[in-house]
Amino acid sequence: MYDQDMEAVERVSRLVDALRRDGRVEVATAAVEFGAAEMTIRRDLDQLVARGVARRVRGGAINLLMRGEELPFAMRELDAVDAKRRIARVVADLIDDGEAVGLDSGTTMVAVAGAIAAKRVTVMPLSLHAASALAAGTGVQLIMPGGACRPGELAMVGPLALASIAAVRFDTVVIGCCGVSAEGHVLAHDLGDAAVKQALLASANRSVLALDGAKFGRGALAVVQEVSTFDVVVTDDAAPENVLARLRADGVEVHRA
Amino acid sequence: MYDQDMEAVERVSRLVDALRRDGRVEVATAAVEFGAAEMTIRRDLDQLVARGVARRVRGGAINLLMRGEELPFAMRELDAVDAKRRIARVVADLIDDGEAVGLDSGTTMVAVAGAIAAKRVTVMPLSLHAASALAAGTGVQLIMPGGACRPGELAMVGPLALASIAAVRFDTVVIGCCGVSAEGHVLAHDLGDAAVKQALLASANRSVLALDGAKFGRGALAVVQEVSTFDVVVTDDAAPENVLARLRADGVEVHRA
DNA sequence: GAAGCATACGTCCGCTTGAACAAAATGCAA
DNA sequence: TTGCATTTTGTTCAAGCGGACGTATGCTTC
Repeated sequence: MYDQDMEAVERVSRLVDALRRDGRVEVATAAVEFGAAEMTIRRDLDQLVARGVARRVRGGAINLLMRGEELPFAMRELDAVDAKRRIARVVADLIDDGEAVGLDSGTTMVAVAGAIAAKRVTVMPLSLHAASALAAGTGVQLIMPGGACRPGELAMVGPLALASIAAVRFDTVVIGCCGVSAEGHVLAHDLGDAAVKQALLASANRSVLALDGAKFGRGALAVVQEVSTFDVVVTDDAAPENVLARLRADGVEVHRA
Repeated sequence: MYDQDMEAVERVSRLVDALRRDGRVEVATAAVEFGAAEMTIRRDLDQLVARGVARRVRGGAINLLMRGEELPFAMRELDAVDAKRRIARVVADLIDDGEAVGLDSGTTMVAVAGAIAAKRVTVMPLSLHAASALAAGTGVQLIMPGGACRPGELAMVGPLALASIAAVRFDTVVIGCCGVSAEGHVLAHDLGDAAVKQALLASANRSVLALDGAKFGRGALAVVQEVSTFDVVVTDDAAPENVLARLRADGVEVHRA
């Protein structure tokens, strides 16, 4: 029923943090710090290697992701789990029964999918992960867009995806992102992904941006749109107050979960 | 890692058989027959209720599915597991690296998806279940069709699905079915599903029909096509020999897994 | 040679099962 | 209808089992 132990998830998550912070971890150090056996740390590192996040070296492991590169989905999934769940809860409450919803890709959107699976709505999710979460709901009418599937992310991109989105109108679209620049640009790591987000926004009556507070000020490659053009922004306590104040001044409805 | 115990699966499967055969099961009888505690049978029946297969009554449970109605996906998945795996293996061996493959929906196709996930191919699966299995493969280029998603089955149907399929050409399509009539009609339970299968066949250079032998002679609502028009049929030892002989005479390549 | 690593095995923990018991539902009689 | 006997059900707890972790030992690499 379960993939992993709770503590195992916690250890792996902290190893990833250390890798991203210092570029490397040592087996002995981590073992002492986590209060676990060295053998256990080695087994954890094997997982990271299998997921392509780290390369094993004698005595530890080094980061394989270059600066700014996106973590694999399976890793981000373990990050800020609680914040995502709270944000998802708030987003779900914004959506009425009977609405047609467009749902972006990303781990936050999977959380949202889980939260709205209990409602009676029509949803087009942009990722297979979100689709799986929605499929559990009995009242959900699930519509899939076509498209090429980005590995790992399992997000639809490409012309087929854009055409599928253009063929429908959404009452609400919920968008996630990799970061929001200081200038207020909503950013994505992938150009194809950014195009899909823009298509979603173009087909939407109401647009919701959902992101945990740590993403404010974080950089990424592709510009999606100005954050101030969204109707609603849902974030958490980690978001900088001055940014939110400016958004409110621009007429954006801001929620903190 | 695992959803359930082996014996638990076996028990539930036998309960479903009994339900379909007699329309009802008794807790006490089943407990004696299976050599399990009554309490365990009750817990098993809870699962069937949760999946909508049975309704609980005092002392047992009664069948909720009308005659001929298709079992829910989650139940069929537990059926003929071994045969499906062997059939999937043979189908996978028919497919060369680099091919573009169209993959139908159904539990047998999920098995096929698992078998070809290790290859380097481009695949468009018609169900989310198969998509999940394929996503695990690193060498697979995954293309999703759009469409409405049949609940439980998670199979794409409708105009969007037909359009997505029409937009591509497959080297090989692998088709599953609910049954093959005595007259040689390939049958499906759902009209939308049958239309999708026909669209797949229309976009294919080579067509493969994969079905376990128990499906020969089994009825269903919708006609897809004559079985003799397929290029290849993959089945198992349970298939009646005379039917296969006639197929061979019609020029169909027949494999028994 | 020393440090790190992989394998083997013992231990611990959580899940499933079965048994015992209390609660609820049904049948029967008045 | 009420009261009682009986069957079924849900709950709780102990036993069994499998997976994860830690330790020990031999092997590899520097």
